[in-house]
Amino acid sequence: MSHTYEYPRPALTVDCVVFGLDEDDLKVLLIKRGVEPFAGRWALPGGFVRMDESLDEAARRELEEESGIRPAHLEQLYTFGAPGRDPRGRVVTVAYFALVKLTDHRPHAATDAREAAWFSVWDTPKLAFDHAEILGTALQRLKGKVRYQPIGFELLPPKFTLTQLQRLYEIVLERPLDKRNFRKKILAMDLLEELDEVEQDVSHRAARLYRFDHRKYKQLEKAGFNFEL
Amino acid sequence: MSHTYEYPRPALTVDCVVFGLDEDDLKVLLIKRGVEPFAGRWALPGGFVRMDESLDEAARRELEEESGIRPAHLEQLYTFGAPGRDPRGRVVTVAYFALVKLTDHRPHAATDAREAAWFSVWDTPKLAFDHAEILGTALQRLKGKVRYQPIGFELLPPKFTLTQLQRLYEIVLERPLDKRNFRKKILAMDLLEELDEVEQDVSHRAARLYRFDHRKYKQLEKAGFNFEL
DNA sequence: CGGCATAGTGTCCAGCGCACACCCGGGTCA
DNA sequence: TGACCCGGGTGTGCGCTGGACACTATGCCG
Repeated sequence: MSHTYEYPRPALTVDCVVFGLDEDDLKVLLIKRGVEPFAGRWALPGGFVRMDESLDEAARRELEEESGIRPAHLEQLYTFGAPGRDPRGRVVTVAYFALVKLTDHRPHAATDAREAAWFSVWDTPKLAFDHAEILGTALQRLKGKVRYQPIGFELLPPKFTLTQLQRLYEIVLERPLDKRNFRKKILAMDLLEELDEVEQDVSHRAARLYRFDHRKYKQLEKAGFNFEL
Repeated sequence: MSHTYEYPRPALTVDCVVFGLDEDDLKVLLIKRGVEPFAGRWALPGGFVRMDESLDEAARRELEEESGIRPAHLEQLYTFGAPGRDPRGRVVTVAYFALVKLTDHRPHAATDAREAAWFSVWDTPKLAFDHAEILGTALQRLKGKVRYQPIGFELLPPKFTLTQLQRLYEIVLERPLDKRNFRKKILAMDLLEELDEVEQDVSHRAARLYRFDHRKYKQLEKAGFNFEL
């Protein structure tokens, strides 16, 4: 059966859907393609998997090469392999899903020559390949996952106010939440560390800052605790 | 950049984790390998992706070739691509997750020469490659998914009793459920069609048979209804 | 006809989700 | 310096749901 290995092989790539949160908008990172096919179109960052690296490593490497970003949260999303999804030939792509603190990655130019920019996920330009479908899948995953796993914090700066946190959920879930209920619930989980600091430079009463306690979460998780909304 | 396509490529396979339900046990379909590596070991059914077929098609084709099974439910699970997971070289596999009615696929021999058999998921032989890890991932997915999507029915015959249904959930979730609460909840969803039939050939009071109403579920789903345990 | 094995059925209580409105504190500006 | 403007921060009540819990019904068998 080792002759099976002589079969022609699809090319294998990784593509990353990187989400960031900007005030009142969920953003996705896109790269402007310089070459055909789809030269000039925006696309998800990604590239070919090397023979000696794992898929996760490939995703991290490509992302860093194309944007300088090293995401705090990265997970595999789905693998897209329809014949014809790449006009050059058979290319299968393993899509990844990443969350970053936008404050750490201000709209700076890419490290290599390509152009990188953040777009509102609700209003992207026309994307190359099947990347619009991949983005859609990633959005669904984010919406589903944010409610039962505390990954939303990866989108906020380390210190944040409860209002920021609530807005995050409202943006991702696309529906308003009740302030008092939200605060009650999130504080009841006892996963936030209340800091002796308040936000600065606001022209109204300053809100208290909190920090997510990863350690405590891991403990509670082991004890069978379930994060929810 | 089209020279990128000259890069060496990993080989690409699909592997299927096929679950079936047998009285009081959750089973998984395994195939005995005839050739090296891992000759004589049990493994998940699977094989190489062809250049002209989608990943889903590849999974269905391999599964039918190796076991004759055409699963009612098939979905992509996860893609495993650690270098070294296959001793012959770089092989990336897209794992799939399938549910079948075991009654339709009694422990018959495979259609081609290989040996196929059902094993209890809690007690499998040592598996080839990283297939134990894949199976573990599939089990987790099944456990998670069965609670908020009505896929469990794919494991039962078309007509079933409420007790059978309850046992299914108890087996998958690995915990006992209360009979009255279970019946109350599942019937309240109004997704089961109560038939004018009862089970046959039992030496005690016969239980009423039900059928899952796929049509009604799709309607309710569109209307924003959420199945939940 | 008695016994046995499983089918089938209803209530109560506690905890949670959710709707809902007002005072507080700090900064700004006239 | 005081009035106002802006978001920050807080508690209650109700209805529904999840979960604990035990007995009668039915059909077969010996």
